[in-house]
Amino acid sequence: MELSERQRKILAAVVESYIAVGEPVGSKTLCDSLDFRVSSATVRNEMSELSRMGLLVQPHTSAGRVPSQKGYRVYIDSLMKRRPISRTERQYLDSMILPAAYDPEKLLDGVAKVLASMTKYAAVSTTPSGEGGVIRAVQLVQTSRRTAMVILMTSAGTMKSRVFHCDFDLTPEILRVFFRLLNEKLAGVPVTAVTPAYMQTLAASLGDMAMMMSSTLMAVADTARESIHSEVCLNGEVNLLCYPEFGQEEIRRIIDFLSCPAELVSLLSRRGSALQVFIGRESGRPELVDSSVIVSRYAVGGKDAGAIAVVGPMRMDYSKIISNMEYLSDSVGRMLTELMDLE
Amino acid sequence: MELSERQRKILAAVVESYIAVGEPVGSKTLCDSLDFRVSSATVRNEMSELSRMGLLVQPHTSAGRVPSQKGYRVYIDSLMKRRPISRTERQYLDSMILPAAYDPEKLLDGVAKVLASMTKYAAVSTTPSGEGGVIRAVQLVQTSRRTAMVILMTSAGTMKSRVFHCDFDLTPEILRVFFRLLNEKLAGVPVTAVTPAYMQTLAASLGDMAMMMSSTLMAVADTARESIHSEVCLNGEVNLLCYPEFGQEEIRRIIDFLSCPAELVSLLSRRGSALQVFIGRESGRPELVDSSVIVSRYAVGGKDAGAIAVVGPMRMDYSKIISNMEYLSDSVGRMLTELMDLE
DNA sequence: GTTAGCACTCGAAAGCTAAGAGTGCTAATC
DNA sequence: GATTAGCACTCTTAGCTTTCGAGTGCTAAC
Repeated sequence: MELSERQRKILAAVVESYIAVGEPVGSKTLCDSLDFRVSSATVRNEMSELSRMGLLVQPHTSAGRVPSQKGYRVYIDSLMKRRPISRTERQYLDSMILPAAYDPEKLLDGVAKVLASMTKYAAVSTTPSGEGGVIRAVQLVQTSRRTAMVILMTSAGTMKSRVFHCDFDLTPEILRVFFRLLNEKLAGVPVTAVTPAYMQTLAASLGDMAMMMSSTLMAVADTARESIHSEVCLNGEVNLLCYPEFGQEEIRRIIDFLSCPAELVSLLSRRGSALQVFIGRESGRPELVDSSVIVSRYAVGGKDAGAIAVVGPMRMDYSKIISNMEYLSDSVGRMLTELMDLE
Repeated sequence: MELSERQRKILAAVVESYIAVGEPVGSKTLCDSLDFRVSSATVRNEMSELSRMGLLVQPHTSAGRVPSQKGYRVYIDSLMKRRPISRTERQYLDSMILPAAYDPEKLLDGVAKVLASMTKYAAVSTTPSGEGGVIRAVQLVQTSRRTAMVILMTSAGTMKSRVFHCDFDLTPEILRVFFRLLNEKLAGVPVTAVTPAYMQTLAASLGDMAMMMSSTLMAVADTARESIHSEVCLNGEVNLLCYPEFGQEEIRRIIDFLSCPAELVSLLSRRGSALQVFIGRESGRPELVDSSVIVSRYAVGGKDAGAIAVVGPMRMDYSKIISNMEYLSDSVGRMLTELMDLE
């Protein structure tokens, strides 16, 4: 499948016009937006050739052309001009996420928000997963007479906390002992290893402390489990209502899919380059046949940790969104690395 | 405006039929669902009387009747049978919120989720506001070489944390000093008093420590500010798509309103009984003219602290939803009271 | 006071027409 | 041989008319 220079220009023009206007583009209108002069008949011939190659499709016989999934793919891979992010865009993004830079979950939630408001699509982000990390430290703080908070930090840059109850009054002394024991036994252990079973054996090695510490140990096991799972922040689902190409029913299906963290995370975790675009069926999800997904992964402390993504109709402003998302995922990674003192 | 017994029964039947089916109800169909035998003509006469009183309206001349806002109001205030929550419902609700009972924000987020999934409407909840409370304690924990977490607990049952950076290495000794100073100066102070200005004067009183503690003090001020504001959890917006009485545009407007925490909180905070129903214009919000809002407030440690609410079309299954919401808000209040050791 | 009967109203659905945008093909042109 | 003007053809969309039926309000009889 070889494309002549003219065909490339025409394909690019069709895609760009369709992205901008959202309506099938005909030979006549297209003529005007080309930077060389040919008649509409010539354009028509080329367009029907592009149709034969499967890059354009007609919604019906007497309508203009619309890019096919394959057409978008060619456009993104070799036709699209990558437009670097502008100064104003950068400032806007910074101003929106900086205020939340003190907490991983808040930060990623803020990122999903700003991504949704900027793109007018549905946006998703995942908090860093501690999966590959080891426990850096466990902290214990008293929060009331009989409650305390356990905070678990991993080398992957996650930090999870949880409040738990004891059935006896806590004192600084007791907590100090707990603290020492926990860190002795757990520092350096991979988070994934800290299963309830592991805690059982650990408890066994504690002798008479085991009883007293049982609620503490359970809380630690909970935070460890939570450190592995990344949280999913979803935002701007409503934006999808703006696109007439989606029917009400279809929107429901898309949002239902997005609301299911397990499925979503598996889509966002597909190995590939840091930034990936799934057009229509490429995602392999029946709910997304008419949508595109742009995923950009971020790293914390040099290690891949999570992702941000947008989901919208196939006719997205890929060029703008890709550059913005690259900037965002980069910022997030840097902020979290700094926040966790991992640089 | 006096209603005869028969009129009361007819009004109730219209409301219930419309709630169940969603279509204007005519005299003939209504006849069948009444527990006494009269002809459709009689029903018609009564219905036109109810229309004259403003309790029913006709979408157009040749259609059945639909309850007006006033009609719903009469129904809820004096016609509706209050159905107590069933055992299965209670079990379902419990099973959904118990797993998140260890953290106020997670809990209320979970409540909004379960409320949305149970009712099939949009659901909202607010985390407890610390507004009327005083600082119970401030905790400090080291999270890495140069970062620490401050945790602020109030008597209103809120707990907020924040990580902050120092530009020197932290040690247990330093933190101990900070801790002592903070609790000496801040314990018992109303959260609302802890403004940046207050922190300024506090810093002044610290002498040479002021410089070292500046980032700590800022973090404390941040957590105090956050303790006052209650967080809003929104869930199930998409459910509104299921109701044909809402147009796409209207749904957008409703969701936009719900996404604006300030406006929403002011609606949820209207003083009144613990459970309130706003039908249509009663909310005073132009976005909600065709919707009803049910708000149920919960208390922590005996003090009003936050609210849960659902937003849906006027034709809600009020009876079921009200009993479920009363149970939920009660559970939430108890759980938080226990979690915060405030009983 | 209640009911049967009936003319009337009005919206929703179905069918029809005209307009218009866009195509593909053919034949003339460069 | 590529390009273009011209034209017949296709197919959707919008607007209009017609039909159908559910439901009403009124009247007169019970």
